[in-house]
Amino acid sequence: MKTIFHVDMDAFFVSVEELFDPSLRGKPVVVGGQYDERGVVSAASYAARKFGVHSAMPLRTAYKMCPLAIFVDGHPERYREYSKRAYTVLQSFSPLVEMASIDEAYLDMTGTERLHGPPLRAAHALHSAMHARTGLNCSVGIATSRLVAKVSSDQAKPNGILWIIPGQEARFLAPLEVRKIPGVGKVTEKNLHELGLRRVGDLAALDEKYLERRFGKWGLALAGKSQGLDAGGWFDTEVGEREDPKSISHEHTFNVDTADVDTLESTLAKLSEMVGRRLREHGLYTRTVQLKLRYSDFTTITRAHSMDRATQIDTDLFEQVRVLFRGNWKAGMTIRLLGVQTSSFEKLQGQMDLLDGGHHDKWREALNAADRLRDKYGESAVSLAAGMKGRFRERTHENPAGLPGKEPRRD
DNA sequence: TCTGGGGTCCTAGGACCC
DNA sequence: TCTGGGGTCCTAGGACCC
Repeated sequence: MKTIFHVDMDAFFVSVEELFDPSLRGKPVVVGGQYDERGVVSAASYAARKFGVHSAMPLRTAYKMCPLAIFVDGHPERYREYSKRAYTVLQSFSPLVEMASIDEAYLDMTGTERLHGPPLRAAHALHSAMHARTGLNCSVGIATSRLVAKVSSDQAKPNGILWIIPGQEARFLAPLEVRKIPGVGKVTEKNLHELGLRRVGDLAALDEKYLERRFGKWGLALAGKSQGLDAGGWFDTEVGEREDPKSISHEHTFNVDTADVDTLESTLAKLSEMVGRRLREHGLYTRTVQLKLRYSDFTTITRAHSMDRATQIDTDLFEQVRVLFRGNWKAGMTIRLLGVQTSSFEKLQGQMDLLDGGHHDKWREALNAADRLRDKYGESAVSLAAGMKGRFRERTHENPAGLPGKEPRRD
């Protein structure tokens, strides 16, 4: 029998912003951007939630619902920093800690009784240590499975602790709406409602064969979840260190839709650079590059290409994604969003590199140097892709990577 | 309501191979 | 050449999560 903690930071982004600006405390605060910008709410303070504002809501809608709210731009570096601090606190309670996202974690607390006492006492100690060392509140769910621990931390919010005694899982879940089950979103909820299934208990009372016929593999997992089991998928794994990422991507939504080729291609260059940098940070090489393109009417396409050889070099990514872009953009149609995604990672680089005259090695050195400059002076310090200069050289003999640069400066 | 950005996992069809 | 079945890789799209 396991003891799993799910620790979820309360209104994380808002709470971090309050540490930097205590005058925000207790006020309706919306993090994610300005009231008249394109974008959605990343986090809303509890005061703002009273007006109906919630995360994922368009900023302009939030403004209509709560015009007096204070709109704050997000600060990802701050959140990463506080996420690390929280992680450090959690590590002092169990060696088996797994961050599930920037503001939530699972701990396997099985067998820690001698050290930390029974679950509720350990949770209280954790809660006060978290507040003392980060200034942030969290909620803790305790159960025998990840799934029930997660649902119970949600029920404990804000700033609470909830322990589901072993054996009581199904009883705890039964009265909750099906939407409370992680993995059940808008679409599944609607499908379940159409079958007259509104509460987890309705699901639990069904023959699992019925759900399997209806929803396939997912239906079977759903039957297990309704009983409080970590049935299938990611939930069904041991709590431990996170593995390497399976994809790395960046995307950008324009403030104003555009059909300007220079703007579009320099954006792709910039995105390729950002992705390349992350690949190098992780020591990963990618074989598959994907372009994402969203038109003004919100129709979205993705186009991917897999290469023979894995790479982590910006210009290789840009070259591939530009081919995809030129081959798939319906020229003249205004674009709302562009994205660059990489996947199919390899840890080590292919042998082929040794054979190509070392030009890749030189590039890697240059890129690492550029990364260090960015670390020191900020993201805008170096731009190999000549991002916003708006013009690109074609691939030639002298310029095999198709790099920009050596262009006369236009500014 | 006028819809971000970063991810994960699943499905389904076609290519290709044995 | 009138033809099965399985495995794996690739691509596109979609649901979902924070």
